[in-house]
Amino acid sequence: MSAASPSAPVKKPSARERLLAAADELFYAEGVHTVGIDRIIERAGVAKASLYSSFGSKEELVRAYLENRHQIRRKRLLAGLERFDNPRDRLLGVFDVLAELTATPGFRGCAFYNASAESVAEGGAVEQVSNANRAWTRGLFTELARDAGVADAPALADQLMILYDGASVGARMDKQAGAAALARAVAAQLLAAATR
Amino acid sequence: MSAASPSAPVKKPSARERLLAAADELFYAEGVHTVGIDRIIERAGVAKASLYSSFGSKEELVRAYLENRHQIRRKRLLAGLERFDNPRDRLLGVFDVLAELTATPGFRGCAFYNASAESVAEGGAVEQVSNANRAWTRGLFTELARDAGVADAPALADQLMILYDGASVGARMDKQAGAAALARAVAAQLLAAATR
DNA sequence: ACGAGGGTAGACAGGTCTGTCTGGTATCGT
DNA sequence: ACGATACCAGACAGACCTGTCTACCCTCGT
Repeated sequence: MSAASPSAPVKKPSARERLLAAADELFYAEGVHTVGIDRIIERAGVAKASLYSSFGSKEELVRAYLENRHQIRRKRLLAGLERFDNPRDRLLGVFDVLAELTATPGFRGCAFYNASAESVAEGGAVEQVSNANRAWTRGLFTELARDAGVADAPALADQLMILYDGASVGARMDKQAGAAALARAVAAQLLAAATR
Repeated sequence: MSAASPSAPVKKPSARERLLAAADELFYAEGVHTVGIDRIIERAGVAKASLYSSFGSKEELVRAYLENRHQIRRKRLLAGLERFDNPRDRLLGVFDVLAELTATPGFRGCAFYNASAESVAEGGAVEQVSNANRAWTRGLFTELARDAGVADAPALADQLMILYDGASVGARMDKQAGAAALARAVAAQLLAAATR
């Protein structure tokens, strides 16, 4: 055991990490606007001054929250796709991962869209990170489509984006997690048509 | 000029109507949470007391705003569908109307989803009206699918809901109105498969 | 041993929010 | 003519918001 730290990871996370964890839970569960600074520092067990020395402003905390979400989503998606061994299943696997996600107890829709719906600022932090996140997803779909032998991969990716977004909205609004499975079925149909 | 005209509709709209119009513009454009009571009464040219005697609370004003949106959407959709003379075009026409809507300058996504993303309350006014709106849309799709000779109309309606939601989100987030046309094309494909 | 850096606790300022209340004005039916 | 009704203008209370600032504490590395 190398474990320079005395065996157990009792090492308390830094203020920044606790802040980010608290922001993640509260912002996602209740909305960026509704949750105030005070609630976050209380849950994180951190002084207000620490928040402002770490992040500078609430907007920057929101940006960090969304960037963190983006990274987590990226890893989760890529990890979830590894279990599939052929291009077709990998492409459709994106919807399998989404199905798992929408079935999670705390699921409340797409964090980026939610934050965007609350945000006023054009070109602000929320919009920037949201755009990056969407571009990444579209890129993933394009790549997977190409691997699956689709001729016009970007075109299929656009269609899949619609299905992905729609399933996410449906799962949130109708509180019925079947939307992702449904979207997967439609995606399979589109994929078959695009490789015919 | 004096125009004591009883016929001309120069009649100033009631405080309630002006309030509702102002709420509609501001709530939709900037979000339910962001826009305060003061902004609304200022735009409506109405006293604060009138707002509270008409609606009772902000939440009830929000409910009225969403109910109004629902009625307008209903009428617009039904009117837009009248120009088509066969069941298939009528079904796909829903996406044509959506395309027009997403191309409108002030388009900012689905008012119900946006309000829902901001709302904290479970079972509150927002959720109630949103559910009613979605149920109506799903019912419309089901009816149109049945008219078009689809065997399992509810199943197709669920798929179309995903496409509709996805196109709406896509148009908002990517600021590219092509999503609705894309969704229409996919819908046509699904319809063909469902009536084959 | 000691200073620096990171952290805590909480008061405070200045603003905005919802909702209430008072008091004055105009319009309308009878 | 007159009373009811609808409406306007704005002060006010009480809560909550972001962001700043002071003052203290603890823990390392050297």
